[in-house]
Amino acid sequence: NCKMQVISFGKAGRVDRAWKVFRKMQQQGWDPDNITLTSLINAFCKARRTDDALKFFEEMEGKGYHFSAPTYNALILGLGNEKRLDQACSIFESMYKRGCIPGVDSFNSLLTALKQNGKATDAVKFFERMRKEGLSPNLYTYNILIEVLGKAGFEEELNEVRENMLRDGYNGSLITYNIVINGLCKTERIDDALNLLQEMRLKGYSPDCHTHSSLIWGLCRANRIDDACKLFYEVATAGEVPNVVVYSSLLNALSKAGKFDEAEKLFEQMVTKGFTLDVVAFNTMIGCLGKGGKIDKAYKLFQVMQEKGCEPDKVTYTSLVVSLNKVGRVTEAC
RNA sequence: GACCCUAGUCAUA
Repeated sequence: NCKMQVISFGKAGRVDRAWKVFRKMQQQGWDPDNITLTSLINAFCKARRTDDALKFFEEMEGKGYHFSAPTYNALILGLGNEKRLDQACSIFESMYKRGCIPGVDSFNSLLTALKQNGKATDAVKFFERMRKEGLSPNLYTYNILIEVLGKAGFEEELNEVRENMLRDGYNGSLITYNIVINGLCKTERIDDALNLLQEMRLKGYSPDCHTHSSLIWGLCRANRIDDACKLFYEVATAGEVPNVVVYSSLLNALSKAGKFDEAEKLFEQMVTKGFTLDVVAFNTMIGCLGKGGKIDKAYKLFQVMQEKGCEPDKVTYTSLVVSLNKVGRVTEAC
């Protein structure tokens, strides 16, 4: 029925469709429940349309609806994602006054917002505060903290958090490994990351696409392009199916290393295998072609992506303009 | 049936 449609359109990122269905349903005198409303609010937030979400939230609150934690969490995350940390904090603090006392999930949402804005110190403060409020951090909490502290290079705090985590009985998960591996890759410690890859295997975890794309990125950054290719083919032959992100990571690595022909071959392979290419995959290949001097081919791919229903974004245009300028075709760029 | 944790692309990256 209509409610299911709102939820599934929302989940699929088709916010406008969800919104239309919702309005129609409302006009027919339907009284939506919290779950439907939150699905919509969440869909707006995920589409980086948090202002629409807030407007809708306030409108519904004015009509007497009162919301529960998931609604606030969605808003906190949306605001954090749009770098509107102050507002994210305000919403969080307002929960107390609105009679919805933040639980672990809401603290986790706020910690995620802090993490996305690199606020490691504040994250630690809120972590302490949640304990003071009688809440027990869960694995999500620890994973978020590990990421933000790792990226900020807060080594002592990291160790403290790790101890807390173990004391609370959490040994980490595949996602924990992925977070740490990615952090090591991003901070130029690829060998430590590769050691962790071995360790996680020994512990019985199966590295997944997140693990592999992080490592390929790290190897590329360390100028170890051959190792990146090796890793890619190893996992492919080990029966693990690389997804479009893993392919794009290697594509990017090849492009950065100036291996343009191999990059084109890999891209062809992606097409042949029937992957649904997303905007990042197209952007990577367009950038690669431009870098390799094949401007016309890059432009052609720009047209192909649109034919395939993939909307170019800011990065697409910047790449094309930069490539055109490099060969002096400034007018075309305009 | 709604909410909380991880990966890839541009402007000498």
